[in-house]
Amino acid sequence: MPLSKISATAPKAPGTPASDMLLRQFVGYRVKRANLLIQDDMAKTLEPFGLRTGTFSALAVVISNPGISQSDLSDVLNIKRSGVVVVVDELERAGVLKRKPVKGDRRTNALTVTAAGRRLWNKVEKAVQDHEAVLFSGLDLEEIATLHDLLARATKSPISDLEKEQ
Amino acid sequence: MPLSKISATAPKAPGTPASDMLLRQFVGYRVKRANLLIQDDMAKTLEPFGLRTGTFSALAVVISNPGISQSDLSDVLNIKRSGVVVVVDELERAGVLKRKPVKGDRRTNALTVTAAGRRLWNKVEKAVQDHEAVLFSGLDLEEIATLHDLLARATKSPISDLEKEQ
DNA sequence: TATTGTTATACTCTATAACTATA
DNA sequence: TATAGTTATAGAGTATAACAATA
Repeated sequence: MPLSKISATAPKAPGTPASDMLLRQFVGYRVKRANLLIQDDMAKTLEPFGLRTGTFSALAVVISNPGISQSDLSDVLNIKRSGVVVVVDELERAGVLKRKPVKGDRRTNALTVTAAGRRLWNKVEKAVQDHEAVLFSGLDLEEIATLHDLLARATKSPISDLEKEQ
Repeated sequence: MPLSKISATAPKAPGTPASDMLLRQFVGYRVKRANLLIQDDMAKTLEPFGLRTGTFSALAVVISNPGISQSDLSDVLNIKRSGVVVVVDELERAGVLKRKPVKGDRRTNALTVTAAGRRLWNKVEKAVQDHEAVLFSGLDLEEIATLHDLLARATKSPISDLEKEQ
C-alpha cells in the first residue's frame, strides 16, 4: 500500500521509482521497453504519410535495392514471404511501388519505386530522422553513434547468428 | 538478380551484405531487430521453466515488490490490467505466486511469491543472466554497461515521457 | 523436385469496452 | 462516482501450411 499511494500521486509516471529495479538489470527488458517507446513514436510519425513501420522498412529496402524480389525482401526484413505479400499489396495500392515482371523468370516480381514513392520517401526519411533526433535528445551525437554500434554488434555476434540457425 | 544469387549461396545469413544499409541508419530499426533476436532467445531460455517473457517480468516485479496489487503491477509493466489477469492466472496456476486478500480493501489482491516461486526465480534469474552473457558476448562488460545506460537514458528522456502522456 | 508468390488460417500480444464488487 | 479485478472481444503482427505457376 505504500506503493499504491505513490503511484496514485503520480499515475502517468513510468512506474514507481525503482519498482522494476530487479527487472531492469536485464538488457533484454531494457531493449523491450525502448523498442515499445520507439515503435509507438514511429507509428505516430509515419501515420500522416500513410505508412506503418512494416511498409516503411520495405520501402527503405526497395529504395536501396531497386528490382529486388519479394523473396529477397523477405530475407532482408526477416519476415515470411506471406507477410511480404501484405506489405507489397499495401504499398502498391498506395502507388508507392510496383511489381514488375522479370524477363527470364516469370515467377518473380521485381519491386520498383514509383516517382511518387520516391518523393514520399524523401519526406518520410527526413521526418523519421527529425523524430529520432527528438526521441534521443537525451543523448549526444557521439552517444547515439555508440548506441548504434553496440546494437549492431550485439545483434550480429556469431553466437546470436548461430542460435538463430538452430 | 545479383542479389538473389548471393542470398542463394548464403540463405540463412541475416540478409545480403548491406542490402538494408539505408534502413539500418535508423536507431529504431536497429532496436527493433535487436529486440526480435533477444525476445526469441529469451523465449527459448524461459520455456524449460514454464515461463514466457510476460510471466518472467511479472515474477521479477512481484519478487522485488511483495504484496503489490495487480493495478500497480499493470503500471510498472506498462500493460493493461486485463493483461495482468492473464499473467497472474498463469503464474498462480503454476504455483509460483498467490493472490492474497488485503485487509481494509476487499477489491484488491496482494500478490506474493510462494516458496516454490522463489526457488524458481533463483534458477531462472541465473539462466537468463547466463543467457544474456552469451547473447552479448560480442561486447565486453563495460560496453554492456554502456548499452544499459544509453537505453535507460534514451527511454527515460523528458521528451519521450512527454510524448507518452499526449 | 524446388522456388516464387499467393491464400487461408492460427497464434501471440496487447488494447478496448463492458461488467461486478467494492470503496 | 471512482477503483480493482474480471471477462469478452478485437486488432496488430507474424507464423504455418497448402496451393498454382513456373523453373
